[in-house]
Amino acid sequence: MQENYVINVENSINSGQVFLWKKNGVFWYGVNGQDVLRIDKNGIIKSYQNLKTDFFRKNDDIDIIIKSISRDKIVRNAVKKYHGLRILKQEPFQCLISFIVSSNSNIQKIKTSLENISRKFGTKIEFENQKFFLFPKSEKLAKVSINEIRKCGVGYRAEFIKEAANIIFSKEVDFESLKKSNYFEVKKNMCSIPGVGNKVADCIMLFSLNKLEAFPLDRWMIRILEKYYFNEFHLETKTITEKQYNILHEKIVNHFGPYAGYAQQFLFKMERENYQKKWL
DNA sequence: CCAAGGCCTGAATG
DNA sequence: ACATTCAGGCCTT
Repeated sequence: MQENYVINVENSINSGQVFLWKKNGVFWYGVNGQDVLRIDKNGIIKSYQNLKTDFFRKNDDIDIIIKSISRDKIVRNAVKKYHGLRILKQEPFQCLISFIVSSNSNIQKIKTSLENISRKFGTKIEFENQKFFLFPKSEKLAKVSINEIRKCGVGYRAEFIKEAANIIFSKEVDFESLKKSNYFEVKKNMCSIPGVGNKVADCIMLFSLNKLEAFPLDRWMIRILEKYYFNEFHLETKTITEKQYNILHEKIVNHFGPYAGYAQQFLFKMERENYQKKWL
């Protein structure tokens, strides 16, 4: 019973959700918006800003969630093997920029780009005798030139980043109100931001806006579905159009239930580890 | 509505 | 060495 409340910090951080994290001794340190978190092996958090943050979503009833998503053998095995893997609750703006940067890229490069962005535009702080750069505020990224952003190695995504920052700073899209909105409403808003399509939107919604039915469908997840769920969701086409993405998402929620996003995280972790993909 | 092609960049592949 | 391909998509045509 109590077993389920264990958090596997290592697995949770190394599952493609966050990028600005590094391990130093027994602690993990990571930038989360205007805050830096220090985490021990039990998931106990110390915050630079002294903020209380439910980074590991301890408020979710993980017992119920695990039961809910365990609808087939594949998920049950992944849940067992990666016991303690959690969805992380990130600061939304950093999450947004992170996943705009992630598109058509890979973890190593995403990490480098985001580090560059933080170093160049973020505030330098010291926490436990270590130096960190906070993630820049939307206001800052909205004001700097596209060329300066481009120098961080983000390529054509530079203009998306600036425009996205603008939209957030102006509150044309407002994260706080979106946290209360339903999946489809949030999806519509997120996809209105340049550089944000269905997949990126689902990442932001799952990892920072509490939309646990969001199920990001990237190349890996498509492969996973083709490999293990051929009968449940037969995928015919190579390219996933908007319409097909939505149809597939509906089938997915029918199969995995309202916490489908958790199932996605376990499946993703499982398959990436099988292929020995590197994380942070 | 769908399919195809282009796009920054750097690590991996040939 | 050097050229191509490919990588956790999105946007335009």
